[in-house]
Amino acid sequence: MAAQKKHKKVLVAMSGGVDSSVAALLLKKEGYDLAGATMCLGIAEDGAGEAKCCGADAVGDARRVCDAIGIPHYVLDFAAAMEEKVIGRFIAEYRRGRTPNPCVDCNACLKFGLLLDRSRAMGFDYLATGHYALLESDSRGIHMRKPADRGKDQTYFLYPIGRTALDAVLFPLGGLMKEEVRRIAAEAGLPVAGKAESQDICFVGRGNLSTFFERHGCDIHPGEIVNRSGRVLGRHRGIVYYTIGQRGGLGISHPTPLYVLEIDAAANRIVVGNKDELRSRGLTASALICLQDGWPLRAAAKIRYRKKEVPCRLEAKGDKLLVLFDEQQEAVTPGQSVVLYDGDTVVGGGIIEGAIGEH
RNA sequence: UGGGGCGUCGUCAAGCGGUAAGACACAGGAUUUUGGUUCCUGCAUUCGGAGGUUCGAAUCCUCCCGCCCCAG
Repeated sequence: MAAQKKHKKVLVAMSGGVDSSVAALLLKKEGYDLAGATMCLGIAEDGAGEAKCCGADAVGDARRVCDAIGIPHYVLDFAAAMEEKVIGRFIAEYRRGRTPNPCVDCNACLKFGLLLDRSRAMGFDYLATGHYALLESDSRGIHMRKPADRGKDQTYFLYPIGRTALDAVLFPLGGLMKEEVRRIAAEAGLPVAGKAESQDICFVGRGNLSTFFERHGCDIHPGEIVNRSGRVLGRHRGIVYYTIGQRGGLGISHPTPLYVLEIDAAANRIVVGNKDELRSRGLTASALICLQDGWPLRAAAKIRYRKKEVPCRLEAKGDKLLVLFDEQQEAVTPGQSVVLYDGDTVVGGGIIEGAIGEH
């Protein structure tokens, strides 16, 4: 086995964080012919941005780790793609009154899109990342499964890899717990062992969305906040600052807490109501990506990260998929992903277009 | 300027002589590769103002200020 691996060339996507660093370390120990690559996304910008996960800092840290492990390190300039595929879409979606998930787009277009293509072009057999997910194969092919550390499960963001790319991807951390990863990093004396978890949208940077939208020349207009009856309850700062199911930030005092029910981009209005009005029977999804032979009749649907999946029925409808929950769910949000599971296995996913059977 | 009612945290609102509930909002924190949800914590030494009665008042009395309603 080890002898086989020696011949395999693997490129590890390195963000400069603990996870991808340990992923590299483990692969190196296993004997792969390894190299590290960091995507330069051109978002260091001025001092205002201060990107955490993909800035100059990241490149430096990744390089230090590669040096420590003793593997080559490449820096690939994906700034243009980042701007077009991820940031551009992020802004466009928000202006439509939807809530995009840039991490999904980044995985689809950059990490497992461009970067994977590039790695193949450079002669690598595999692309590895520090994501927490498992890949297992049986007679029917390769399946993506939830990782050992359920608390760090990142399969929600990984479904867009697509079925055909699965055999070219490695997730060395899938069987480990986060604490083990940190311990491994510390024991190996990696320079990034104590680094904090990444969070926030990497390209928005520190601080607020407002400065991000300003920098990108978006004209944001304040407007009315109304209830289902059309009564004006308050004003919003601009549609882009809200998402469905959101409670805070409305500034409206009311006998009960109010949640965002709808975002009407055309009317520049936000509709709010009580929590129970947030429920839907199902949703329609597009931009479907199936990791199996086809959509099963039943599955478990996860409609937002960190929300537990719920039993549902599936109905294919042309290039769309109907997901019908056994029990009504709150805050179905257009633009977010719905990911479908069969037990621990990821069946596939898509982008939510709208809710079905709203109140 | 006849009569009646009301003024407690940003908003709504308990309290009715015993030493300021609660809700919403807001702020901070926890959690987290999407600024959603959820959870935790904080948030009126003070009750429109000034006097008075009382051991003690937001609660009783007086006057003033400000709103609202009904009359003429």
